[in-house]
Amino acid sequence: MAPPTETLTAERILEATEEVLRRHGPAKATVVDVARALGVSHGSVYRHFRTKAALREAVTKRWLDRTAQKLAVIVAGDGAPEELLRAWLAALFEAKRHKAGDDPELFATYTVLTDENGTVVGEHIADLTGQLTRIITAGAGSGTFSVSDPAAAARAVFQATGRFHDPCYAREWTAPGVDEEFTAVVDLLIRGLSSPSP
Amino acid sequence: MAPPTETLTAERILEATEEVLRRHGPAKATVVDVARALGVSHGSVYRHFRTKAALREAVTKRWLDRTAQKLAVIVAGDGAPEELLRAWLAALFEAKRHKAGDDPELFATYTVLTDENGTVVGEHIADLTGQLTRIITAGAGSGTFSVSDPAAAARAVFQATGRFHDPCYAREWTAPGVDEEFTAVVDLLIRGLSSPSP
DNA sequence: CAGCTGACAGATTTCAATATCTGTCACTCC
DNA sequence: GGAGTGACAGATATTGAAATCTGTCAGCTG
Repeated sequence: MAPPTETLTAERILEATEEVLRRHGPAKATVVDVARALGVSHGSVYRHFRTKAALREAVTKRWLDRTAQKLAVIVAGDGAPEELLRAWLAALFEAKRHKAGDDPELFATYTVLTDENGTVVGEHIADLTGQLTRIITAGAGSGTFSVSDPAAAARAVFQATGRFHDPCYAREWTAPGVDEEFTAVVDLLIRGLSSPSP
Repeated sequence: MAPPTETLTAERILEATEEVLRRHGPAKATVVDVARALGVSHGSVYRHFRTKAALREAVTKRWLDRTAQKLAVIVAGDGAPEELLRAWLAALFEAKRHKAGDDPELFATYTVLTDENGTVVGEHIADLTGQLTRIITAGAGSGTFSVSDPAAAARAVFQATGRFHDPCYAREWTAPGVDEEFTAVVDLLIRGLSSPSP
């Protein structure tokens, strides 16, 4: 396995844990397995993570953060707010769909992990709606969107598009016609954001 | 139990099955239990339902149909399309939320049943989006809504409100602020439906 | 001394034997 | 004669004993 000569760092443990999860799945991945993969005793792992739950939580956070970082690039882009919003939602959908379709077992593994780590997921969602808020605020500033509360609008948009990013819908992402459905929902939402206030 | 003098009918079996499911939950409800509750041998149950799966499917269909029937009353109402749509979505949310909050175990039971009966659920969703389509078509006719494809718009509205009727979100229906979230999403969708086509 | 080890207690999981259930069918009994 | 029965084979679920895992900590080691 990995050279035990290197110092044991939290980072290395997280990498080994991802590998063990990939190999054994969420139900059978033990911290003994992680320790074995690193060539150390399991007591050493507990020196860096208080509990198995904390270790799994850290792995979950890493995974979610990677997605959030990719999307942040789009927010920083310099297109029209409407196109930015479209691109952001499409990228979120595409990222999730790709992960789910590419390696269904690994995706199922992370679905289990997110289910048991509500707090981390909550922070991740707050992060994503924060990104959306920035896009919508920009659109409100330029007059493209007419919304009084960009943060509330961002939450509404995020929730309304749940079908295209929430793991509980993963099995429907390969059905024929999802792309049309996605476009229909996004079009409807953007028309709603753009229409002059009642 | 029920008087065994009455003739054994599919209807009576379905009622007994609902009772057994309520008592034992989806995992431990057996057709032997159902037969016992009716005072007959389990062979008799198989005379009316080919398999246990078919029995559970029939129970699921009954349950979903009851909700659909309640909502159909709203579609037949004579308010403004916009208000009809609001009322319909609110009634759907309220019905689901009430069931989930009132008797969480029974709701969990039916969640399991719907998970294993994709076909029946698909038909139920087709039924509901059909109802939505009628409301939206009425709105398109009266000029309240400007949509070119009412059926597609209905599907989009149904999917965009999934957070407020899909069982996978049930645990979030008691969180503070859901009502505001519901209103925000519905308002956004109605603005989208109402805005003049781009 | 700082990081690591490995034995340990209690909790959890596995596994195989045992019990129960599903679905069938030749039969009974109005 | 047609609704209902109950014994049966194969599939599935339950159970409890044995194995493994989690989390701790006194002590080793470099």
